[in-house]
Amino acid sequence: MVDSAARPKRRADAERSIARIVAAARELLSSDPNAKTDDIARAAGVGRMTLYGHFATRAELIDAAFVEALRAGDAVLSSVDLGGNARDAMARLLDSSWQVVAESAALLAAAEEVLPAGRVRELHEEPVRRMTELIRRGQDQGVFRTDMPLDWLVNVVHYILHGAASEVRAGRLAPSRAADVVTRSVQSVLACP
Amino acid sequence: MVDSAARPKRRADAERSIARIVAAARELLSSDPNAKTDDIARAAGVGRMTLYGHFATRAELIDAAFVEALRAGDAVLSSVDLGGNARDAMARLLDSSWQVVAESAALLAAAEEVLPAGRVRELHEEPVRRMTELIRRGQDQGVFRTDMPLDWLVNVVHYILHGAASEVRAGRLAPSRAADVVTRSVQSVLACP
DNA sequence: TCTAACGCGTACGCGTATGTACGAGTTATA
DNA sequence: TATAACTCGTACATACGCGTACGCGTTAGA
Repeated sequence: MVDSAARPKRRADAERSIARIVAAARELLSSDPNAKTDDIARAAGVGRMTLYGHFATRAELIDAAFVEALRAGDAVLSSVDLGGNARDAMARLLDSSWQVVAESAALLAAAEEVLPAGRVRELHEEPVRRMTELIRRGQDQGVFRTDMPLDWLVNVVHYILHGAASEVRAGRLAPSRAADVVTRSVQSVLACP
Repeated sequence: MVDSAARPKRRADAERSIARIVAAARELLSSDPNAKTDDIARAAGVGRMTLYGHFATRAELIDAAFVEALRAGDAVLSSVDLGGNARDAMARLLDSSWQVVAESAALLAAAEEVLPAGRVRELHEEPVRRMTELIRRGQDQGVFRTDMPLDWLVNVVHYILHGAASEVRAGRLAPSRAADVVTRSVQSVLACP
């Protein structure tokens, strides 16, 4: 179940079931991090036993859903043009990141609850690396500040992103304004003081 | 159990037990939001049945612990001088807020899980009001920006505060540097662009 | 000193969710 | 078409945690 390439002996219908289960898991866990395996199986249109045939534990299932969400997110973010002025590139990256983060916020919470902390960070490696590199480039260009640790700058961007997602979910921030306030806030934090 | 003044017929030893239970709840829930009532009773040095004698449900206990934490926090924050230049006042307020928030982050998570959302916001009314007023004053003085909703500005401060607390807890940010990066980050977000 | 309030242990009931065992029917694929 | 893989239902074993019932010993406080 770890990787589709790891077990080439799987039948086509099994492959299909797994895909549906993972998709259902992403869907449900993205709105309720406490969604039960039973609900997920039902939503996937398979029996609970079929699910357990492919995922030995709940944690394994969440891991798979999380990996899939990260993969999908990476597909979006890797297509963003990060060239040219770092400030402009950041605006473009945030614009895409915003939706990705908002969509999977609850799923992230579920993953953090059942997966070892190292695993979560390991899977976030790529998006973190992307953001880190961009900020570093901005520092080299002289448009981003250097008076705080680079790690903190990366993280504060994440916290603002997730914060905006929470506000939207709670109905206290209009979705249409979210991208704007996120961009303004982040650019202010990153700009040279 | 709601208020110490509500039932004047309580005996002194009961009063003492309740205080110890609430203190233990604050202590344990502040490091693990999933702490069990059993653990809390044991930590308080009372039997589980004694605990249930004073708090009918787990939610009621968490509410009491949360109220107590807010009360303690308010005692600290209300002593901060918010006069003069808003920018300087914000620095002072953040300096005190930082520890208060870090201490009770997990307890807040526990409260958000079992208490109705309205209750959590209701109890946060005072600290939110304090921060809101200060930012508004800064806007009037012309030192804080006005190009984003006031609510968002208040919330982004909270998210940065809680973010820093998470980083410290995870060992990725030195506690000694936390206050500094929080202040720098918040001031940058609030400053006129 | 008397009594209601309190402390507290044991045992129980209950709901929920995870994961297992068995077994029979169905379907992909060599 | 043979067979191994897959689906999936029922039933079961467990574990956990909340909250209750009962009951007896202790203590505060009028």
